[in-house]
Amino acid sequence: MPSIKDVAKLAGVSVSTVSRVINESEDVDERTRATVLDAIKKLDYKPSFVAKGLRGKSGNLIGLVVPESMEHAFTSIINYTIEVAYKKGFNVILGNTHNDPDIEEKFIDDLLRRNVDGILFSRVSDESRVLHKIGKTKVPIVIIDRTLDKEGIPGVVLNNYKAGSLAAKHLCELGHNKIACITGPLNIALCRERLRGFKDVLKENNIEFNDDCVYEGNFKYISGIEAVRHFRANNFEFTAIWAQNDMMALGVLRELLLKGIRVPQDISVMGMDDIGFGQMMVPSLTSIHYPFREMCEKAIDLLITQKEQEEVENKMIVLEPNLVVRDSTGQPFHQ
Amino acid sequence: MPSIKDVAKLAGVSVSTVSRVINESEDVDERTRATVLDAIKKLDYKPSFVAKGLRGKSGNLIGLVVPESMEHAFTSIINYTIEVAYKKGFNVILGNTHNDPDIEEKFIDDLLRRNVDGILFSRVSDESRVLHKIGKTKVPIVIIDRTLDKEGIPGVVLNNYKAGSLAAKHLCELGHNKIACITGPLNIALCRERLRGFKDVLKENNIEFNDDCVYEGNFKYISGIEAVRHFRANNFEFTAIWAQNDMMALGVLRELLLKGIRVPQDISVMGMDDIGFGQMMVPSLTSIHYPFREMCEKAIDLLITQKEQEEVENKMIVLEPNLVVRDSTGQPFHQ
DNA sequence: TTGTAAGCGTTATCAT
DNA sequence: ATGATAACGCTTACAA
Repeated sequence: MPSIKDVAKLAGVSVSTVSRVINESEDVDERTRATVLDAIKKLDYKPSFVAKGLRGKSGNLIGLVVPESMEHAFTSIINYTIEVAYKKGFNVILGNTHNDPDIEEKFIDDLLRRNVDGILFSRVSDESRVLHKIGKTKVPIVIIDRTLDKEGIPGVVLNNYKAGSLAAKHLCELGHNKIACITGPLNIALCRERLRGFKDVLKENNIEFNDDCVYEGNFKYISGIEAVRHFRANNFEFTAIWAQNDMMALGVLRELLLKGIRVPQDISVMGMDDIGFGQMMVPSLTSIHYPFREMCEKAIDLLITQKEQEEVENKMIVLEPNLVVRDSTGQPFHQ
Repeated sequence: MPSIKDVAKLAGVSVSTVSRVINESEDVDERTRATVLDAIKKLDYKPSFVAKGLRGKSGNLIGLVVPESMEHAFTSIINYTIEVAYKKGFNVILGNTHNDPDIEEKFIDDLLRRNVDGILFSRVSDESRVLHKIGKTKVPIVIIDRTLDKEGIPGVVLNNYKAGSLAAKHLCELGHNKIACITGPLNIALCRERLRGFKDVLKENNIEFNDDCVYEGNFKYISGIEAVRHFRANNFEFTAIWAQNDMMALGVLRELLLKGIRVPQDISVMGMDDIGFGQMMVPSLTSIHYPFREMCEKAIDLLITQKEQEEVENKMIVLEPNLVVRDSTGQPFHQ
């Protein structure tokens, strides 16, 4: 790879002049600029991001930290992030913490050691202990998806309370009154929020909903299956069930179908996230749409803003979910 | 972030001594080493990857280039790559070329400008024109998944001919003789290979299989749906169908089920890749297992070997696929 | 308008 | 065993 020196030599100017041309400075003679550009083209010169990053300037690099990457929601976040980042001229270093706080900490260290321009951060759980570490540096951070209210850190999150409410509202409007729910891990704040929204609306509609109606899953497919078995083992009969993500809803769907239970005629099933696979099922899955793309766009914007304005007012952007009705929900049979 | 200078100052030694301690050089007094380690701990000092990278040494960074990232096969590759890379002490910059050769070229440039230790590369199609560019540098490259035989570049690929053969063999053994196939884009070599293997085995079994039995898809879900419609519009009746990836097979499955066609009683459906979702369908999807994790492990090993041994003999590792029988295939009804 | 030189955080060479 | 110093490729005062 040719360096700025090679260009300078070939163009017969100093390196600073080349630097000026690269950085589109005004103070450079048109003819020298032409000569330099010519040399750049001849050598196919591309400035080193490494040197740029070392000098203190931006290295056009951001880090994305996710707690797992096989879960489809995070797959979406990863994809949109690299797409949006690319358009804004940034490369992305991706790290999967596998829900392990130690890996999380080590990976954040890696990012800091790379002098990244910012970090998009989706924490493992409420117990994450890396924020203060980042706080001590100048590196901007934006929390995505998983947050804690009390921390004054910029972020982009979903209105999870609303998500729960929408789910409950939909099922109530269809006429269900025996309703089950599968949550994600309850040490993650957003799961508690979703459940709160869900409960509140059921209460408004005078529908009985106690702890027996709730199964705490882990956001994975298998949780959906286990939940159905759990409820059946406990003789809890329901006509509708909401899972706090689509993966678990898919598990529910399969388990019910294999048991010969019809969806939605016997039981209505709904999920949340609106991952692509939901539409591919038979029946297709009713869900709550999570605007992942918008989240990534806003998050990167927030990152750039922070970088530029030294100190940004602690902004928390809240996105709104919305209901997507498909084939897996319907009126209860006996009504 | 503290620098090596800060450590040197606090420990009362020179930067070179600190460097020696960091790099576990033998030639350093035990007491000074202790002092330095103490200072490092006090300051929570972590060496900058950027400076290391600049100096010419490895920056512990590799690039991963995929042609698309929503396709589940690449999701697997991404996940396994970052996982394996992490374990070996590397960070990964991820780029999605969106099947666009221009983006591909620009992204490779980005990686070279970052002085990466190596590039894992899955090309857009046979037309990719970036290999010579990388070839001119010292940066090791390993091709994954998509290759061209003629190029003497190290890589890890699947035995795609075998994959096609296995699929055909399975359907033949079940007794099918009216068989359809949905391929990926035929300007990608591996699709042609898969088709060749498929055809050869059918021929061995004296099963008629001409161009009317083939539909060229694009690896996406929608292709599966379109293929079914295409075959039905052309009055081509078949009792079994193989799609060259699971996503298209899922499309086939849904379209058939919605039309009231039973799987596998009326038509057997099989895919390839063995993505997780295949097991979640009702019926679960028979597929050809693609050892993605092994591919990523081998690829990273190959990258590291190249980096160390200056010039590696051009090695092409070929992985073997295997059949996974599930519920979506069975004997033809009229037999 | 252009060039010189210092500095970013390392490692490597050469002295001591 | 340790310390100065040059070098990696770039940006940026400061000088000319």
